Amino acid sequence: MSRSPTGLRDRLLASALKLFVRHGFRGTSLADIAADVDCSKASLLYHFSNKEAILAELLLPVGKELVALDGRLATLAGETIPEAAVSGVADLAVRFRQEFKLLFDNMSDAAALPELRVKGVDGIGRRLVVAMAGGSSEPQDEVAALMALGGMFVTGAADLPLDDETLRAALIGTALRTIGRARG
Amino acid sequence: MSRSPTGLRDRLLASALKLFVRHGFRGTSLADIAADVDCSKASLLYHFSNKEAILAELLLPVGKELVALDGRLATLAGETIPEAAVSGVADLAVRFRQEFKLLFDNMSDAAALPELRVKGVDGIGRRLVVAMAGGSSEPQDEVAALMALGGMFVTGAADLPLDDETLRAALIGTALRTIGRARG
Amino acid sequence: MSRSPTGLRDRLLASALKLFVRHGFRGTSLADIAADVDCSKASLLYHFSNKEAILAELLLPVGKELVALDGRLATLAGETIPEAAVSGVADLAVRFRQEFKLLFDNMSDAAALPELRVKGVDGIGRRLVVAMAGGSSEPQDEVAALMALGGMFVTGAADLPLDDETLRAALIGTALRTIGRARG
Amino acid sequence: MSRSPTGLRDRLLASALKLFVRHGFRGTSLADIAADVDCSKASLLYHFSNKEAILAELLLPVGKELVALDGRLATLAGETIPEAAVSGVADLAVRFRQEFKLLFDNMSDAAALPELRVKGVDGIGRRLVVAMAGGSSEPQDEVAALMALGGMFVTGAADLPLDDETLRAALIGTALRTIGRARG
DNA sequence: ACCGCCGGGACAGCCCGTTGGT
DNA sequence: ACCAACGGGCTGTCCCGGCGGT
Repeated sequence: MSRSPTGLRDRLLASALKLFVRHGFRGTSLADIAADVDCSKASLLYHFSNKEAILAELLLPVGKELVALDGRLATLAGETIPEAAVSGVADLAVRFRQEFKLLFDNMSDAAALPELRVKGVDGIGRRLVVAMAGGSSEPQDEVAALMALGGMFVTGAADLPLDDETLRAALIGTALRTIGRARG
Repeated sequence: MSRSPTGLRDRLLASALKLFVRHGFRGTSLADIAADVDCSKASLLYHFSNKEAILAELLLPVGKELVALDGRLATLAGETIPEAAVSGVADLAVRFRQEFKLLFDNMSDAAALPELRVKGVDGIGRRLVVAMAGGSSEPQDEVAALMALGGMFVTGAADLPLDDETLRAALIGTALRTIGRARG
Repeated sequence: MSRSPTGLRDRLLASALKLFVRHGFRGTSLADIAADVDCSKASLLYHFSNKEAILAELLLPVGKELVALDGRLATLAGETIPEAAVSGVADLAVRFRQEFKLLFDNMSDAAALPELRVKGVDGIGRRLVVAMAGGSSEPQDEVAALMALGGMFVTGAADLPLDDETLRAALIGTALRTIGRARG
Repeated sequence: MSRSPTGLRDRLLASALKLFVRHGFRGTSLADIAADVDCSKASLLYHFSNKEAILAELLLPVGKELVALDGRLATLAGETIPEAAVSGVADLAVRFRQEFKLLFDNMSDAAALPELRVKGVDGIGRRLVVAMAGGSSEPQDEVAALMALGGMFVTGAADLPLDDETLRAALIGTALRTIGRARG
């Protein structure tokens, strides 16, 4: 993918993810990352023009998937939307556990990234809540939708010792119950 | 309570809460706070020996309540624990919306506060999850409990335009559904 | 004037002027200045928010005088303008020798200062040339005016070992000869 | 001359001259130059071992001519020296307009170049002033000579929209007037 | 002849906290 | 109770240059 001959770039990315998750974006300095992969700060900045660029590169994949999900939901019929939203988010929460934690712990910094703004990430959170609420604007329904979404976020980010399938199933089952659409 | 003749101390606290919530603990400098209340940085540090001391003072009330809740749950009979945990957390989430957001957005910084460590805050999150899961260690139940807890946290922190009673009721109703204990 | 209790601010200004003149604005680091007055870089930045702010403060007096001269020239009758322009510039070149050198050696940096842009410094050089050329747009006259102006600038900046009166007289006499308006 | 097969070397020189004149020597980075000619910084440093080496190569031609002029003046009879000096400098000012600007705006950096020190450039400025002053050490004469020299420098560097002949004539005529040796 | 990658060393600016004085 | 002034330390970024490969 983004392999450099020495692999330094990828190692930097991995280290940054680890440290950002552990100490937060603000709490991690470029020197920390450089020290962790044992290279100079200058080398780091050769591969990433900015500190923000690192965060952006780490978050871009999730951002893309979120946008894709948002787009898919817009094409669906009303009745099927909440279930689709739940399973879509659950899927991402499972596949991008670390990125979810990163995103969650550094919302404000992430929101300021121009690279992510470009994509249509802006109102996605709000739209996902609406989707899960089935279009209802009743307080109970909105709260339920927000709790389902937030719950999946938090649980995905919690880094539980569960395999993907188990977590995914539990996430979906619980979220559907939360929004009052439990199966069968 | 902590009233000073000029009320500066309280204004500093209010401003700090506002700015910490808006830009994060790390993202807010002492100078920012001092400028916001239009006093000198030195005056700020006259009232609070540390930057951390401000955060601690802001978080102390919630911490106390959390510990109290934790203690109460320990005295209850098995069957009634989940409901009690849910309503207890919901109550706090409603009363301390801003503090919840503050706590949530600055977990790592808050966790490092010695003032909070003193209290038995340590394993509270874990114990709350166990309480809501009704003691079960099945993946589905733990996930459900975590989602209920996380959902309430996030929703409380979301600063929804709902009055206390409505929010509290919606939180409790939804959380009980989430952990499969919906009434009637 | 801008005296601080310890006089540090003024000493910083003096040191900056000295070092800027000696090594240029770019060639002088904040650390250099701080070391020269034996204080910390942080203390320096307490008094001047920017490196540019130092340059601006150093250049502001000359800028003001230049603007004032420009304004005065605009009110004069055509015939007397060249002489007035010459003696006005000569006067400034004598009084602000160091500042002239500073300005001259760091034109591009000085031109970028927003603090100076505010004043109407923009087209002053051009207008002074026009004034000295007596309004003529003949190549010879414009070249002569530019040479007179540039010559006074350079000579003022050269830090010759001459007392103010001698220098001023020589400057004016020569410049008038340069633009073909020698007395008597 | 210094043609490389691809001509890269010459393009680098041209770009460096342009950028140095525009943003100054210090204000132009090797990366800027490399980007401007669309090649890598490493390639740049293949052709010029140093950043200083670029400046030196740019200034060498003028330096040589200045030395040559200096040498010629030393062989002349007293009376004819001032006129010869004036016309010599005017000639260079016209032919090397950009280089004069470069030299003028980056005096201190240029003065530090060992490549130029080798030639006898050292006291040239001083000797030219003496030459134009006709050997007199009267303040008025020295000031006049310095103004003539400085004026020609500045005017040459000003990049006026005049053809070589016109500029040269105007420069010489004015400078002679400045030093009180107007013809006829 | 040309370039990818990398490091050592600055540099400007910020931030927390102290000290002495009122 | 309040503040002007100051310092130590660190952060993000830049910049010059060199090494190894092609």
